[in-house]
Amino acid sequence: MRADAQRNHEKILAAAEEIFALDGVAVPIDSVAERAGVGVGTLYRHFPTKESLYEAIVIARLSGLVERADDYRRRLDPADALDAFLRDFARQAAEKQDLFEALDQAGIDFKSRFAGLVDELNHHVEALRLSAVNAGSLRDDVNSGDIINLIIGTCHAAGHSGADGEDVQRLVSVVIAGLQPLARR
Amino acid sequence: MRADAQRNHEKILAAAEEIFALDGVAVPIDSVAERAGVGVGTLYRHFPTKESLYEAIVIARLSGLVERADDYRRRLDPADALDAFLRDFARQAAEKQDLFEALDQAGIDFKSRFAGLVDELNHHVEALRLSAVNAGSLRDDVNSGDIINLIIGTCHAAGHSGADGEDVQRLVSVVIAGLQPLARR
Amino acid sequence: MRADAQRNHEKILAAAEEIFALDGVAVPIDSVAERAGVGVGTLYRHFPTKESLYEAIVIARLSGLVERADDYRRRLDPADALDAFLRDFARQAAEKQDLFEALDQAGIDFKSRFAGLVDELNHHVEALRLSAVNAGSLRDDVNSGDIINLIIGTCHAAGHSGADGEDVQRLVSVVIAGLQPLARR
Amino acid sequence: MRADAQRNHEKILAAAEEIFALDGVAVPIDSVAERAGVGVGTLYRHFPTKESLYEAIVIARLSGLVERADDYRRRLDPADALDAFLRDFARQAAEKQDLFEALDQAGIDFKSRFAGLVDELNHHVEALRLSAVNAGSLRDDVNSGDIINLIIGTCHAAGHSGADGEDVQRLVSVVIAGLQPLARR
DNA sequence: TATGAATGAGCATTCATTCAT
DNA sequence: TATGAATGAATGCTCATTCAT
Repeated sequence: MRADAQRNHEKILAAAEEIFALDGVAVPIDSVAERAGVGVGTLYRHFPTKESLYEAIVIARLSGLVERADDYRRRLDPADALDAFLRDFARQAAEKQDLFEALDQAGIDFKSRFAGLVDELNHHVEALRLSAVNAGSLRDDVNSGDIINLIIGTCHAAGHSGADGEDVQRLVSVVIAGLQPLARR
Repeated sequence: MRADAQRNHEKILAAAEEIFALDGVAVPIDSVAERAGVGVGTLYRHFPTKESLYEAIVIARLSGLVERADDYRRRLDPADALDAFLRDFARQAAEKQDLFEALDQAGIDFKSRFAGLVDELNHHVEALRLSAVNAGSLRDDVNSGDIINLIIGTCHAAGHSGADGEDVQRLVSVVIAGLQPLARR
Repeated sequence: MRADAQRNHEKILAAAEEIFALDGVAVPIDSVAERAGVGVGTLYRHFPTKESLYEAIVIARLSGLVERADDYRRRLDPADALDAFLRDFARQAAEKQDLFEALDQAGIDFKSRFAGLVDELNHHVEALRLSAVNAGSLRDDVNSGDIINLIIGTCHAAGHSGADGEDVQRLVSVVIAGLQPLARR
Repeated sequence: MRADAQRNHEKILAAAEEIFALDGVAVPIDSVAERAGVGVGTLYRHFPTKESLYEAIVIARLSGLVERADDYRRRLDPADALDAFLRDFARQAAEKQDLFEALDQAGIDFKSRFAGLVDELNHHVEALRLSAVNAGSLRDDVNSGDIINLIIGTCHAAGHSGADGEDVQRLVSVVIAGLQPLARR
């Protein structure tokens, strides 16, 4: 039965991602269960509160981003690494707006709940930022929080205004252009 | 008696703005009434549904922005007009995040509900954009929707991440820098 | 509308007393509302939690008992006062078993929640006890807690075993006989 | 394999007794299974409903009491037999309040469900009572139901008020004193 | 056969909206 | 007309019981 449980766990996560993205995190938990094709009880066996389901999704996303940030930093030169990461981040945000809806709604609690992961993300973005600044490909008057806010916000608004993937990449390009050092502008 | 009604109308709008900004649009309507110092019944006499109260606030905000866009376009030269408008828009967004939260939450419905106003806003931003492009102070590969999305999103993320007014102006500067024509970069 | 509200408040209390006594405190709150002829929302306006409804009933009962204890102590001689109080207490307990069910279920929390009232009751029973001991009509090796336990327990078991008012008085008589000083036995 | 089943049956009964006594009969059946170290499925194989588990415990207890009543009646003189039985009953009740909680909660159904056992218990207590009355060591105006109610109730209240074993014995002494024939008082 | 995952009816509570005063 | 009490559908969550492994 572990196979079944595993399958249900994934079905629930997938259903939650989809439905949160479609209808926002305010959807009844019953709808999530229904979409996943399981009973509410099953959902609650896997995720003891609505918040925990929600957290599980956010954590999976952030973890993915953290890994990618690290990966790009190792494999690419500083300017390209930051650029690739930002576009990646944006693509993910554009596809599934719920991560950022979650980031928003969690508000102040967010920082304490995901403190470790957020710190880690900041840390990796900071590493990317520093390399890029040192390589002269990034202005030195913005911090890693600024960079994250710019991308999150851009994608979030794009997601809600019905912009498609191409639109989002255009917006991200503007942000990236704005991040060039003054000398280059 | 009409004076009283007018006063109540304004008290309700003000209370709703404040409390939506503080606690989000999910606050019970009773809290709004209480903050306004009126009974729920009175609130419902002025705004027949929660959504309508919500709409009234958004409309007031958008109208204000539209007026300013027009004003700046008339009084300033193209580059300054767009710059001033964007900073203004950002300032307002930073101070009261609820407008954009509202914009988000209203989601797809938003466009149909506020179609006229949104069109008008787009129209004015488009006018600002065209003048600026013609004056060579704005890249020509972004449209008015892009500009609005960039500012809304940036401010929204800033608002939720606890950024202060200065942080927001820094973020907006990055966006504005990114909007410079390629020649200048 | 205060008249209506008052009426509803009383209807709810009465319904809760009846239904708790009939079916135990585990009955759904909806049943209480239905029995009272009001909506659940109304019930919750008057009593913000199930526990608070429950508390309101217990408090009303305990307050009545406290007043009576005081009254008897002032009006009757020591032996009669304790006797009258115990029979009174028993009568009330026999009629409405829910008070003691409540006393039971509240368990450890009970003492803290009703601390003031319980202390007051204990205080009054202690006063009755002391007068009676001094008058030589009560054995001196039981404390006020013992007396309360004896009466509560007796009535409680009687209530659950279907004993009628006469049966209960007979049981109370046994307890009262057992409380006589050794010299008299 | 039958040995295993037997062992599980007993582990479940023991766990249920303990946990019901500690936390009341409202504990989830999963907790009982967990405490017994078996899966819920296994528990349900042995006891098809929660009520049946509950019944099994009550039956075991009542059977034990019936046996003791009989034993005392044979071995001791009338006054001592009743006295010993009552103290025994009380001790058991004081140690494990759940029997009487069960007696309470089962309410009206109780009599029909355990009719045979209750009758048997009554019958044995009646035998003890008659011998004692005939021997002049028990007042003749109480019936066996009264006696049972007095002890059950006393212990029940004691259990819920945090009284210790010594307190209970003191309370039982009062009841026993109250059961003396009038001539002796 | 033992396990524990799955089920879903049921419960306490909230809140947008209506309506008696 | 303003008030706030009343309403009840809807929500998150629990737990007795069933069933696939």
